[in-house]
Formats: sequence, C-alpha cells, structure tokens
Amino acid sequence: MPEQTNGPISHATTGRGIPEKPGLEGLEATWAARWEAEGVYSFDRTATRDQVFSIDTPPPTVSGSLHIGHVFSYTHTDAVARFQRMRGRQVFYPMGWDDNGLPTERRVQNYFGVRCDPSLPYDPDFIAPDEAPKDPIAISRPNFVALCHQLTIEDEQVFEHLWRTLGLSVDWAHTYATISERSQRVSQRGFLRLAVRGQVVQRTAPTLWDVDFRTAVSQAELEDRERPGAYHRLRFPRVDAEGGVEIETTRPELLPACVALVAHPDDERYQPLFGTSVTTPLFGVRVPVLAHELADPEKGSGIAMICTFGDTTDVVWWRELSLPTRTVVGRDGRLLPVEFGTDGWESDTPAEATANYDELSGRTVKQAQVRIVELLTESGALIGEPRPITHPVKFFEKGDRPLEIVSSRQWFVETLPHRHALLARGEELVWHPPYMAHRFKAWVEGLTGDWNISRQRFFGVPLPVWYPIDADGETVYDSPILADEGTLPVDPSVDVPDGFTADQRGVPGGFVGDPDVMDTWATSSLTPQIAGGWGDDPDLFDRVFPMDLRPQGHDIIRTWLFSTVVRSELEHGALPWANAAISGWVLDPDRKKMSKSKGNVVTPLPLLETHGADAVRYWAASGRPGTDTAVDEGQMKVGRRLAMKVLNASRFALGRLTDDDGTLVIPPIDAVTEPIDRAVLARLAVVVDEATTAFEAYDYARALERTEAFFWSFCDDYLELVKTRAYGENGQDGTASARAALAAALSVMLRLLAPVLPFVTEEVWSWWQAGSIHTAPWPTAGELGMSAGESPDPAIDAVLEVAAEVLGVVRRAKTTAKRSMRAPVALLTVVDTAARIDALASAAGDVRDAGGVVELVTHVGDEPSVEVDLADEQPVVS
RNA sequence: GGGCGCUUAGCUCAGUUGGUUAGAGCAGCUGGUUUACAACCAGCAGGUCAUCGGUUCGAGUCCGGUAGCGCCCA
Repeated sequence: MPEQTNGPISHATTGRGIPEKPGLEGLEATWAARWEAEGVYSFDRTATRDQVFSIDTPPPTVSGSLHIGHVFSYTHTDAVARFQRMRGRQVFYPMGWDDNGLPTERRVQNYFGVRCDPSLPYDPDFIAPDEAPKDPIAISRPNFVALCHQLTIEDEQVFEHLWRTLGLSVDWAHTYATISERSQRVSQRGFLRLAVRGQVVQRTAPTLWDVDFRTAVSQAELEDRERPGAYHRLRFPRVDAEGGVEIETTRPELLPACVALVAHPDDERYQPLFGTSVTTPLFGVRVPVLAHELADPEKGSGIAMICTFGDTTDVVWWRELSLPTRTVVGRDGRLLPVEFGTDGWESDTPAEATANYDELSGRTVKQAQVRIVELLTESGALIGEPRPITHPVKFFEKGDRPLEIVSSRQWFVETLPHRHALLARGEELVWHPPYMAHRFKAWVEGLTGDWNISRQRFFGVPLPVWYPIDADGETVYDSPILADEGTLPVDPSVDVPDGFTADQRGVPGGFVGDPDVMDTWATSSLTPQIAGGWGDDPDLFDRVFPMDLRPQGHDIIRTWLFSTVVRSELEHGALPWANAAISGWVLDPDRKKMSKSKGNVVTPLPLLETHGADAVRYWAASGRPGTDTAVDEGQMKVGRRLAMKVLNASRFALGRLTDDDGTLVIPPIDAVTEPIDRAVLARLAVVVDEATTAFEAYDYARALERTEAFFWSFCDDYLELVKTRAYGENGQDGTASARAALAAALSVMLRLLAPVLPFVTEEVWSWWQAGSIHTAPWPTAGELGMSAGESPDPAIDAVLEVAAEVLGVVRRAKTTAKRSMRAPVALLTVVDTAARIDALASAAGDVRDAGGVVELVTHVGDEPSVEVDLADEQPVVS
C-alpha cells in the first residue's frame, strides 16, 4: 500500500519533477497499469465492518452492446468510492458480469448461427463454424452452453478494457460472473434454504407465458404495449329463462375457455342475473353469471366473460371465485385439441361444440380469432360489427408476441405474505434521491402474485431438484428431491441424487431431473451474497454485508432492487444495503431515449479516445443523481479543458515554489500571514466543507460544481494576484506566505478533484508527492488553518474580494481600450469606504503587480469608483 | 385512471431553512498571443424564473389551480 501523507505537504519533494510540456495523452494507460501493479484499489480484508465501505455494483449484461449509459452511472459510483477511500474507508468494490440467461442465449444464436435442441446428444467434436450459416444448426444443450461460456469470456474482456480505460477503482481480484460456479452455488444454496423453510414452493398455477421463447416470465418482466384490437359483442342465451346476455370481448377465440360471466355487484342491470346460468355460443357450455368488484360497469356492456386465461384479471376472478380451468391455448401459442362432452368440458350440444372447435384446433390464437368470428357471424351470436379499439396488451419485455397465460407447474418464491415487511424495508433504505422510494412502494403495493422463478430455458442456473418416478413411470412432482448443500453446484440433468444410480434416470422407480433453470433475477438478486462470499467465505461476508451502497438505474427498481430486497429479507431478515443511489438515464444528444431500434445508441470507447477519460467522467459527474442526462460532447470538451487547466495551473504554481537550483521549497502552513493568502485558504476551507457534505450525501455533482467554481476563480484571480510575489524576485515580503498558500491550496484542490478526474490529478500529484493521490487523505478545513464549518473572517475575506474586483476593472479598461493585458496603468485611483480601502491596502502590492499599475492612489469617499489611467490613453472611469 | 418528476438566458443546467441587482458553462459578439495555458486569456451581451391565483413586509423558492413534457404503475 502506498504510504499516506499526514499533512497536505511533504517538505522533501519525493515526486518525479515538473515536466516541461505536460499533456493528457496516454494518462489512462499509464496510470491504469500503475494502479493495478501497486494494488492501489485492492481491498484489505483484515478491515473490520465499520472501516469498510462496500458497494454492490450492478453487473452489466456482457452480451449487450457497450452503451454510454454504463459509463454514466458507473462513474457516479466510482466517484463515491474514491471519496470514501480517501476518507479512510476500506472500499469493497467488486465488479460482476451478468452473463446468465436469455440475452446470452440470443447473442449466441445470432453470433454462431445455432439453436439449442435439448433432445440431441452432446457432440464432443462440435466446433462452431467461422461464419454463421443462414439456417441455424441444431446442437445439444451442453454444446450450446459451452458456446455461451466461450462468447461471454470474450465479451467480458471488452467490458473490462472499458472499465479500466474509464478508471473505475474496482478491485479486480473480486470479480464475479453470474453464471460462474460460485454464483451457481450461491444461487442454488439460496434456493435450497428457501425450500427448507417452505418459502419457495412448486405448484401448478396460471403462468405468464411467452409463446416464442416458450418460457414462463414474471410480473417484473412485463411491459404494456398499445396494440389495435376490437370489441366483439357476443350473445349468450340464458339457461332457464328467455332472452340472453350480451358481453363484449377483445378475445373471442377464448370463448371455448369461458368459465363464467362477471359483472359489478352494484350494477343494477345485471343484479337479476347473478346466480343464474347462460350457455356459451357455438359450444353450449353452461357458465354461471357472477358478481365481482373488478368488473368495470363502464367497460363494454359492463359484463365480461371470464376465460382461463385471457389476462391477469381473469386469473384474479378465477382464483377468488373458485372457477374451473378450461385450457385451450398451448405453450406454442396454438389451440390445443379438445373433446367436448368429456370430463370438464360438459356441453349441452357436445357434437356441435366439438365440430365448431375442430375449426380452431391447431391454429394460432390470431388465426383462431379470424375463424371463430366467421363461425359466430354464421350462428348469429355476434351482434353487429367488431368495434376497433387500441388497448394496452401485456408483452414479455424481450418478446415479440402478446403473452398468453397458461396453467403450468412452476416454482414460486413467496412475496405476497411479506408485502408489509418489504414496504418497511423500502422505508428503512436511504434513497438518493429520496423520491425514488415511491417507485419501490408502488411496485410492492401492486404485486399480484408470488415470484415465479422457473424458466424453461437452457443457459442458466439449474434448479437443484430431482423428482422420483413411481413404479408406473409417472413423475412424482409432489416429492421433490432437493440437492445436498455440500454438493453444489449441481446439474440435475447430469448429476444423480443421493440414493440413486445413474442408470435409474428416467426409468420407473428411478428419478428425473427438473429440466428448468432459474430466472436470472433469482441469481442476480443475490449479488451482495455472491460478491461477499456468502456460505463460502463467512469471514469476508461478515466484513462487507449488509453493504453500504447499491447504485443502479431507476428502470430496474422493480426487478433488481426489489428482488434483492426480497432475498435479503427472507434469508437474513435485513436490508442488503443501507443506501440506494439511483442514477438517471442517458439520453441521446437530442434528449431522446436511446434504443437499438432507433439506432441512436452511443458507444463509449470513441468518446473516451477523443476526449479522454477524465473529460468523459466530468460529463458524467455533471449529471445530478437521478436526473436523466443527454450525451453532450460540449460538456466533455469543458471537462478536457478543466483537466488541461489542472495541468497548467499546477505546473505554474509549482514553478513558483521552485528555487533556482530546481528544488521545491514549501514553507509550512503557518507561514501564511498575508491577509489575501489567508482569505483564499479560508474560502477553500468552505469549499472543502461543502464538497465533503455533498459527497457524504452521494451528491458527487454538487461537490464537483463547488470545487470547479473555486478552482477557476483561483486561477483567474488569486493566481494572477500572487504570481509576482511568489517568485520572490522583487525582494518583496510575503514570499513564504504566498508559497505556503499556493502549495496548500493546490494540494487540497487536487484531492477535491481526484474522485472525478482520477488521471490528471494523479499525474500532477506524482510530480511532487509520494504515493497515490487516491489513497491520500481527503482534505479538511483544518489543514488550511480553519475549523470545519467556520466562516471566513469578513475583514480578511474583503481583501481578496476588493483586490479581485479592482483587478477586474483594470482588465475591463484594457479590453475596452483594445490594449494588451500587459499594458501598463499609469495611475489607478480607487475611491471606496474606509473598510474597503483598508482591505485594498493589504493587497496593494499584489494588485499593482497583477495589473501593471505604476501608481495606485486611494481615497475614502461616499461614491465608490475606480479610475484607470492607461498610459497614452484617456482615463477610463468605472 | 392513479402516482412521481420536470418547466429558470438561444442550448444544457445551478439556485440548500423564503431575504440585496436571479448565476455558471456552452453557443454568440468584441478584443488580446511570445516567461502556466490559442485545446488559451480578457471582456460584452443575453432572462416577464411555463401560466393563473394565494400566503408573506418580501416568492424562482412555500401552498393551490391550469397547461406542456417525461417516466412508473393500472
């Protein structure tokens, strides 16, 4: 570890000296390599929990494209991490790669031109073709998974290069991947612990289903999309009375799955019908007319048909009204074969019903809708023409066709029973910015079901479960065989449960592995446990968990943040972290949301190469917490200008501290005696307080803004005012004062800027200081001769204020007269209050030097004025 | 339909418990280069703080209404 300096200044310079022509080129590669070699960011795992600042970093999806949004939010986190490190905390800042799940599957399919067919045997000699063929090659699941691993390793290297170029201060020794063996072990262990407590259970239940991916999805993965549809008005004849009931539906093809009609209990139109029955058109199935509050009297005719299942409301009705299940939509999105007149499919007209249904069987829901409308029209059950509407339809967020709801056997993590506890955790968590807490609250309050974690996919963490096969060859799902925790991770399609032998797989009296994998969120919800070594490294875990900080985007509050809180609540009865810092989105330069389909996604590496890492970080750190921010190359140029200014101003300031023989002379802080020098340090002390307070509240943007504003005025005014005195060539008094102030101010400013501009500040630090600036102590007001929270002495502060103002008037006069800034001022006459004249007197020499003033005359008077008499010009009065 | 956020200079944004004349950067304009910096410096100009009303001695700031934009959830 580099040694930390105690004060701001080390008297014997240990740096490598000031370069003639400093530059920004190549700083990223140089310092990234040096930091790695010297272990500047390595986590000291002997630190106790109160000394540690631990961060649950979002593992980026490595199969996704590199996106400027990554740079944005990760920079915010890194700035906070660097601040905490300089404050003396041991920062636990691991990086993860999210390579688990569907995005990787899709990328592998497209990249190699393959598709997974789990029925095929493993081919040990399979090699992916160099170029993806037009028609995908079918390969076995083990071959497919191998390709997934192969590709993610390449993708991870691309990301790591980006992070290192950006200068993230992560400890690369703690890197993890969500599909790695350890992640699988933690994920499966988490599942088993839930299973033992009965908090994850298997049941057959209505499941949101994507017919293209052929997998279940969870509520958190839904999104609504506006789609055209049409209301079809259908007439249901009454069973024991004349007349009929007219309902409206957007999904007439689900008529054979109808199990009831429903209206609002207060709806007077339908109250006489409650408790009676009607029959479905075409199919002659008797269904009851029932009452439920969720029926909307304003919608359609005010009475709806309940089908198993058309939408999530159907599920609620089905469950709360204890209705039977008639499944017609299969997992491929086509209508299943049905024989009316059989058990569960009773009909008044079974032959006719079956004949009608045969017209639909095997068709997709879309095709079936066309056909059933024709049948309904012929039979006269369709009243009028279908009425076109646009309405929100539920999609899997990665899917292309509307979700269906099918009844299937799945594993569910219970969430609904813990809703109250989860809401309490949401209030306990400190949100930055605070209003983001609403998103979490609204999501938890809107939960409609437990969390389905089974996915019928190939690349993922397998459920660590087998099932016995009875003597008749039937799988006994009710008696799952859980894996032994000591054997994790397991793959039930390869591994054999205790008490069985491999040749008993799939035979009567034997066993079968659960074919499903877990939802990626079932693993990603455990990133604090994975990164912290839960179960594998309890010593580490105790030092880092619960973590201090979860940084993430607001778009994944309902998924990642929510699921992580659920798992920590169920497993540890605690929050997984104390703080959540929610970053905004990056918008394209025209402030539009970036998306692949729009083709406006900005990739980060070219920007880093053009402007430099510090400049890109400056742009990112200017985006306030939680605020959406547009990509702004102008802002990056400003950042680069700031970095250049840091180089030049530092070189200049340090040059003033160098004696003729080239040695750096830095007087101690108590050599600062001149009022104007004391004033600048007092102002800087206020900035230190402000920046510290801001960083403690995770407001890196405010800290940067305050520091930057001070730095520019420091360069524009103070540096100009003291440059001559600091030289000590004119034999002036106060040279030591100026030098001490310059050195102290520079040291403090560099450290204030270090979290945002790690490269240029480290470069300058290395000129004159030992060790890395990133492990140097965060500056304090105390080292500037002030107390924390102390206000500057007004009389002292006025010296800098008046001097800067007068200098400004002199500059304006020269600019107005179109003269060089070097043009001499023959006579400068200042009239002001006695106090301000006194203040100016304290800095008279500096003002004369900075303004090129030959003669300075001051008067006390009621009407303040500054008169600038340039040689050979008319006097300019201000 | 419910909730959250936003609206300040041409653009992007600060403006913290209400308190002098509302600030910064970018862009624009006018000038200036040889001992830190032309990838620079100095200066100038630019605003009915979305809108209407209320509280107050005093409102960009607090309260209410309206409009527009964005997001989340139904």
